[in-house]
Amino acid sequence: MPIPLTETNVRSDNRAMSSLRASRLRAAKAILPPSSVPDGTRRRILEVALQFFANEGFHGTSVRDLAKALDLQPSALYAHFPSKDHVLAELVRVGHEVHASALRAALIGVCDDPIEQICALVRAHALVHATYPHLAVVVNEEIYALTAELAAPALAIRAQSMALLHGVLERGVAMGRFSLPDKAATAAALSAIGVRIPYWYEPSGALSLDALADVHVELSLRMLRAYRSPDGKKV
Amino acid sequence: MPIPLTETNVRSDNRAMSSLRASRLRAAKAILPPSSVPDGTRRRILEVALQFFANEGFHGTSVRDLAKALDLQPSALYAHFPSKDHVLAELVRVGHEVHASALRAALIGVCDDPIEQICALVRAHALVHATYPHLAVVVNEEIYALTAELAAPALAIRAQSMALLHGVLERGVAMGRFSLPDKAATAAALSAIGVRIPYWYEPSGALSLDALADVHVELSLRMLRAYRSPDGKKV
DNA sequence: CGGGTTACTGAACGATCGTTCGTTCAGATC
DNA sequence: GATCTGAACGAACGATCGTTCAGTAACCCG
Repeated sequence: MPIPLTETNVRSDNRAMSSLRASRLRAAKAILPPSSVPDGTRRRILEVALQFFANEGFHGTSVRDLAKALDLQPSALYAHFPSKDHVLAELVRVGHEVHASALRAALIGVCDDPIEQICALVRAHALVHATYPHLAVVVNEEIYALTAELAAPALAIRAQSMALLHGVLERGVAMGRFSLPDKAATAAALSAIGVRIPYWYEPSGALSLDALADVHVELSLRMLRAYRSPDGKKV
Repeated sequence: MPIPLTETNVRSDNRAMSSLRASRLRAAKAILPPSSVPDGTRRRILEVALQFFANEGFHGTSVRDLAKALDLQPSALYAHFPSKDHVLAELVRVGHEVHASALRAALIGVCDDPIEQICALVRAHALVHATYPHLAVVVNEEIYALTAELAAPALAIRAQSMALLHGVLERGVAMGRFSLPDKAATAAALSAIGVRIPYWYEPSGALSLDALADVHVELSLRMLRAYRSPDGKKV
């Protein structure tokens, strides 16, 4: 039913027997944000798991897959994580943390105009999803493979970020700077356009990271009927 | 990193031991479009598989899970499908078919004004995702679990639907009816807001299906700077 | 009434799953 | 130099995976 109406990356290319599975992401190499996890074997495990979980899914990845890619025995992973579940939980937690930090950081250098605040949030939202597409996909798709206990830390962070967005929207509407057809659906729309970035955007393509963020800011302002010069019409 | 900035449905509720897995969808019951598959055991299998694949994922669902829910032996499924893969492939194909049919049907009763055409497409896109959320999720998330061969029929349909959207956008821009910051990103945005519907929308909530579609049409027109009355400003 | 097709059972197959265990070994500490 | 610690190995655990297969009951068509 869906057809996201975006390209899909099924490897129907020249490659071998062609009975390969599709790859979920356009970006090749999975990158974990530099300072989010200290160097060492634990970080290597998380990086490899990020690559696998993003492309094959949590249930589609075996501990032996990870071990082979790490050039380790499967049992060696258990010196660093108590279970496969905990590896995913840590990725999901780190992902939420990185995202929430980006949103908070974007707001601190900004005046208290709701329009400027929305621009900052949308820009950060887009940049994070475009810069760390694997992490974004794992956080958004694979969190459902976690038990409630293991997902809880991430969900707590998520609730805060949601509150941040809704607060700005609320205030913008109250001040008459925004005009939305429906609050919940519009908030979902602002979120959605960022969340889907990993599935189509290629940083090496025509659109630079900055330009992508600019486009998303523009589209968001249009959805809110918000105009940046405080007096009148037109961007 | 992501935080879709929408609610998540992790069952942290009262339930038992609480070490349950999260459920991906807000809607409880999985519905397969009535006329898309004839009645019989084959349809029952697809319906149960739709429920499981949407909530637990393809790799998170075993053939025994399906058999138990169907009150059958695992081996009985192989009288109807040659493999577990083929069950998913059929769901993905049907889903794409339903979506593409909805898009095509939406266009036939409409004049050749790009604005009216975009409204029809966006409305159909939203309605299909809101009406059949399980199918939408399986098509968009689990297609990556298929081999290139099995995904091919669905991908062919997807390419057509993409062409439909891009064609209307292209023509609208050429005629000066649309003004977009970036064609690829805007097309992706139009698609994204529909694709994310299953993750937050509840048909039983405040927003009716029709109202949801109206909101999406409005948001889309804003993103395109398209105004419905052919002469001037304002919706 | 008899022969064939279809849908299903129940048992079993080899493979792979996540995880545990006893052991080894390098490097830090005393 | 003795002791301890942490990381990693290699083998193995029971469980579960997708799938196969012989057998059976029910049905259709002649």
